[in-house]
Amino acid sequence: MEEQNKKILLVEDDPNFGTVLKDYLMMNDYDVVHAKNGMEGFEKFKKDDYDLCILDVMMPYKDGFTLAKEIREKNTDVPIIFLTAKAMKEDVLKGYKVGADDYLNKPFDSEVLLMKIKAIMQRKATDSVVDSKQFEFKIGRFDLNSKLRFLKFDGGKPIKLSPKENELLRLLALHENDLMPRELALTKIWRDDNYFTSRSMDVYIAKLRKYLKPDAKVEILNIHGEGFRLVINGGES
Amino acid sequence: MEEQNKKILLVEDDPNFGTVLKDYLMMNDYDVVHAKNGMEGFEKFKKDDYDLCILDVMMPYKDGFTLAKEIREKNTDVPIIFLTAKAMKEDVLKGYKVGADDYLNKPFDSEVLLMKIKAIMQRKATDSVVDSKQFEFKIGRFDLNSKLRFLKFDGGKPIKLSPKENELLRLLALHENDLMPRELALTKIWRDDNYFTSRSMDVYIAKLRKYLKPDAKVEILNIHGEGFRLVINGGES
DNA sequence: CCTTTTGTTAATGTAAGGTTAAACATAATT
DNA sequence: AATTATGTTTAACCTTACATTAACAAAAGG
Repeated sequence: MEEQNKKILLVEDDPNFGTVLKDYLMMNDYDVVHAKNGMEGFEKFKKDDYDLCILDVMMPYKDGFTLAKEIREKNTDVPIIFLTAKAMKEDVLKGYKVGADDYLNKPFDSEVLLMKIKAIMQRKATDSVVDSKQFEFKIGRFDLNSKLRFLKFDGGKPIKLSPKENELLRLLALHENDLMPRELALTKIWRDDNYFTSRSMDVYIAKLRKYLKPDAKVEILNIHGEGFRLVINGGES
Repeated sequence: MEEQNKKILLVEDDPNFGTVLKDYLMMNDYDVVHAKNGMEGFEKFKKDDYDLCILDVMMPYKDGFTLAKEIREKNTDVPIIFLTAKAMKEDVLKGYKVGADDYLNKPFDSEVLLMKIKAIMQRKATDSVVDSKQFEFKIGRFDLNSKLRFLKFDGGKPIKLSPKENELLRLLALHENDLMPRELALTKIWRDDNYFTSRSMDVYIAKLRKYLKPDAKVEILNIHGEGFRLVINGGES
């Protein structure tokens, strides 16, 4: 069974450095798509599925952070590595807030980059249900389409969901009838687990409950101190 | 929901730096155990469960890499961050080979470290769910689901259990028909064995008895001075 | 008996969750 | 550029859930 090479999106405006890096990665059995700026990077990202993004921070038209944010809106899971010439602390922090997996200062050693890539890919490999690519769910009399972000009741007109509403409901659906730990949603969706994100999540739970009200059999239950449970009553025989 | 603080094992031989770092981490709501060298670090590691290890590379008696290898033998999952004074490439590679999650050069910015810790914990949050212990029990005509914390009688509507109720009943169920020593519950659940926790436990025993009343065959018996016994009468012919 | 241990109920204090609205931020439209 | 719409966070306030403690009653066991 010939297993597929991992796909990397490399966004780097310096043509020399970019090409060298691309070749080096390809020599190491990665499929690399090279975009020359943030704009192009985002276009390419939308067109395909990638296992990893390597983004230069300083680029014309669209810098790495802005690009990362756009990428995150479409995909909460792809690992992102930032490349940067200068080691400014603010940048590093900004990067982690956007959900960076790692941060490298140029010039860096290519072997080190390879190691980091390997380590990140390995971590991804062990991730469970949560990163599943399932985007459609039946929730009682509702249909959730998580890719298009809408919820339909009895096949009626779709209700549009905001990104946060959508991801939260999707996480709940992935754990249907089971515990969806608070911490999981906070780290996966809000990327931080503190008092405020926690309160924010409660607000979203309230919104979802309102959406789901039309089907009395569908409930979001709280398990005090643990998390929430999406239950469909009379669901299984 | 500020649940249990994350536990960090910090192994750092420089007493000043180590203490400062420990205090800083504790201020940020981590429980930190500080070991002064590799030997001590491994002892402490064996004695407890940690969510993260931060290891200095250069230490007397046992360096960070050797320690990391030993730790990996016992636990393939704990994230490890290395601290090192000099930025030698070989070291970095060696670290990644041992399964490092990250690598920081001293001096580093403490905020950056915090961000890295958060990022790593987030990644780990995903696969923590996998724990495969026993969480479901049949107790006479009751069903206990210890993960979702509820108790069902004859498949009726579930009664919600509080965390303490739940854990206590689970412990009893694990020792069904056998002695469940007082001391065991107190150390496992209350993490302290004194007059007050003991009284508290009695209160919970009373609550459980009330829950279990519907099935006359199920009883929690006291063994004076020893502990309790969950018995199912006529259970095994 | 009479001291120690256990049983039970109620009162208290704290933490977590629910709900709503206002504030803030950002994108979309004019 | 100004205005509207949309999405998210923060704040405030209220309710519920939990755990501990106190108080008193009842058994157990020397």
